[in-house]
Amino acid sequence: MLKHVQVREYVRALVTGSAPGSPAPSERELVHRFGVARMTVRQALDALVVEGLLERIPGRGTFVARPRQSVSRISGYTEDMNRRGLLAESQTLLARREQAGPGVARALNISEGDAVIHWRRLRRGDSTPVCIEDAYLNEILLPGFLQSGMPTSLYDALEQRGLRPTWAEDSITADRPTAEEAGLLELPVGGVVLRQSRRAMAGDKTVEVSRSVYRADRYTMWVQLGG
Amino acid sequence: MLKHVQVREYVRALVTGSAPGSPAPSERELVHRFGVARMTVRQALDALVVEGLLERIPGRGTFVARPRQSVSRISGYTEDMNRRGLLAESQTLLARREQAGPGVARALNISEGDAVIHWRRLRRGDSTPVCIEDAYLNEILLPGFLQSGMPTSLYDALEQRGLRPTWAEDSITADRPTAEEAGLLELPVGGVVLRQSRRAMAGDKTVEVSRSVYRADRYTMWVQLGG
DNA sequence: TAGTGGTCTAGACCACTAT
DNA sequence: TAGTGGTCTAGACCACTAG
Repeated sequence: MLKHVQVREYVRALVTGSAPGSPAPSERELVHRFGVARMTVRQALDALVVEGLLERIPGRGTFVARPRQSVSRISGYTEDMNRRGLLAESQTLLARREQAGPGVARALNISEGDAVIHWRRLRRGDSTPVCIEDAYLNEILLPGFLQSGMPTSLYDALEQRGLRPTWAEDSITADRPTAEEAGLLELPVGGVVLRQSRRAMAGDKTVEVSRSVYRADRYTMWVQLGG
Repeated sequence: MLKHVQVREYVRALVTGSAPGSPAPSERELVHRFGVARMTVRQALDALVVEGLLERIPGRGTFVARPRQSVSRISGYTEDMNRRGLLAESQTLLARREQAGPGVARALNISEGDAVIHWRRLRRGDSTPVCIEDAYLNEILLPGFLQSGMPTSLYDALEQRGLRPTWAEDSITADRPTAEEAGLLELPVGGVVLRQSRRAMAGDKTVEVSRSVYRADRYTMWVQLGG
């Protein structure tokens, strides 16, 4: 294993979970611990600084950075609702193995007919219906997912498998609901909805494709662009 | 001046404008040209790689990266439409100096009553109405803007003044149009719209606050999240 | 004054690419 | 084979911070 990787992962393990502002080992301390040159230690720490895990303060030391609430974290419904101070609840309407149709196959970058997990949920915020979400997951990447008991937060479950999305593209439009959607969302007559399609990737693997329909009177999407 | 900064800026000047894939000077060539150590050159190039300006290919060399069509570029309507292959046209409905109301003042981070430029446009794509946009600009940052003749692209005009937005937050929701909006957008009865509110910053200066209303049947918003 | 990160040197060997 | 970037060494001096 490369030395700078060893040092980097040692430090990462040491500081993950530490409170922001906690000191990381000093460069010279790591030099002695690993018996490497200081440039090697700096290479390791540089990577963690670029990641946003650490920050350096000249003359003081290296510290755990406060997580920059940045674009780089892709949120799912649960996290989104919690950030709004609402309780996220979900009711599974459907969760089964299916064969990918042409659209889902193309979006997931797999072949038509390959196995996908189709998960349809009615999602509530503080007990009132907010959203219907149809998620399609690449089953190859998630063996045993359906059998393992469905989690509340898909993104938490993906994170535990090392597949938390780091990149996503959404397309968003306004529409009127279908009769079924209006029923599930308990929409008043004349209500409108926000439709969101998402393709989410973890590294170079497409893990999720989803279509969500939100009650527009209960949900405003918030998007941050740029650094 | 720090040596690695000298090298970095030399290389930046050399490659900006070069086609993606063009070779940058090799590390050893820069070592000779500047009479510095290779680690110093690597420090300079590392910064440009992190910026996304260069990419390294082991065994081959360092090259101008293809600009990662990234989140970091904030687009306005004109650029957005052009990317869709549509001709962006605008009709100014209103362009005048106003006193900031409480909401606009807070969003622009100025005081109530301060001068703002209010610019209202009907925006077309391939000659059909797509959007009504109300933009409010901080007049302090844009002296003489109203007198200089209104441009087609606000973001181009801001760029020429060194104020192109690098960060923005949008909130997006679905709604039914008002009677005035339906008229301007030539919306059929029962049509729905997408409402977008934007706050855009260039560095630490808030330059634009806008509200846009899009015909949902002619416009789907596309958003890219994460790296 | 002791410790920290920031910068810098002058080499070295490696795996890989292109000719 | 010559050139490239990737990794690594064993030092050095600086400005800054803290006790």
